[in-house]
Amino acid sequence: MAIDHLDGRLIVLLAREPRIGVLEMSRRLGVARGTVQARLDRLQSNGVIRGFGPQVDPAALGYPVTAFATLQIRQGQGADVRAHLATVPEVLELHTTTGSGDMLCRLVARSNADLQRVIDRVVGFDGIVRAATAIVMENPVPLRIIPLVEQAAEDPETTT
Amino acid sequence: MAIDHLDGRLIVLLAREPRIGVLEMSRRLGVARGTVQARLDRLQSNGVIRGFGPQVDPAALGYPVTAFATLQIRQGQGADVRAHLATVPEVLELHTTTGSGDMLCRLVARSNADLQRVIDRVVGFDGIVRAATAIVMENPVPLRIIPLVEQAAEDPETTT
DNA sequence: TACTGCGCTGGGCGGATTGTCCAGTTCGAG
DNA sequence: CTCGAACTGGACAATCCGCCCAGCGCAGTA
Repeated sequence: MAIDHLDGRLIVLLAREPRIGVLEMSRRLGVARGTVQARLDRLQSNGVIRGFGPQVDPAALGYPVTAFATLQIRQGQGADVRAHLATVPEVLELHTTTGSGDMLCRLVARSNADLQRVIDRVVGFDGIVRAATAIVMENPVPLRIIPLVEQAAEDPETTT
Repeated sequence: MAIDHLDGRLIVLLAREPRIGVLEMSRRLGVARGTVQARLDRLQSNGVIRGFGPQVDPAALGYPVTAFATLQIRQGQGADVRAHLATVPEVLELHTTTGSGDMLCRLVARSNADLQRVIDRVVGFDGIVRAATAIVMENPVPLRIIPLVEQAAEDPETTT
């Protein structure tokens, strides 16, 4: 699953101009179209590229408030809590973690006031002992992957 | 920026089968192709759909370890810290937050041992007073948006 | 050294889709 | 009632896609 330099350039190019098409990519990268197609297929079957789903902005949907909640779970209730949180649309992602909490989840809400409703719904479940919420004020580095791809493309480090 | 039911179905459809194409979408949704194109254009210029960039899996790139770090920043050093963290490829996102810490960032690493290197690089900067790291063990709810889109499409709540 | 597998090149093919028009119709707002 | 916005159904040329092929260079191996 190592990524070579061409793979890296390909992913970066795709990230910058998603609508670009295989043919144009082959022109920009200076390789044959078949090569680009083969690389793309490989990257996708590798799982390096999971897909090209639309990136939806919650803020534009009317949910401009983002928060992270650290949850403490009652012993043995983990599975139930997971199932519960999966039913809440405002829970955008959920992780189980080491450290001070047991779970960390990303929430969105229509407003700070609405966040209260969301949190009530999240913690309104037996298995959750305590929740600590941090509201996001600014997002200096939005979710990104390009720098990592570039680094992975440089290093010959065999991986996985 | 309100989303109606057709918009919602369109986004959900796109999310499930990104390679589907406008024409096939119009067939599935039972509307004219022009309508789908117009809706898509509107959603994109609205900012609801930010784009269709490739979704890259850090694990497949050789970075299977994810962690969240809560950082405490020395007063007035915020901007410097932001700039510093932006230069670290393993920092996938960064937020400034309310609550116990000042910033929250998502990190990836090649291994638990490698995570030490990443954290050292992250906190090896004057402005950072303290860092608390939580390693992700499981990810029961991967980053998702569909449930929220469906809810936004149902509710007539005017937004933004 | 010769062999073999692999990836890339450059080309070609038909089918399908895209972007872009258009006129006609419906529907809600003023 | 009239207007504008949105949707429909259709059309067009241009482009691209998925797929196929033969040939070539390079690596590792026998």
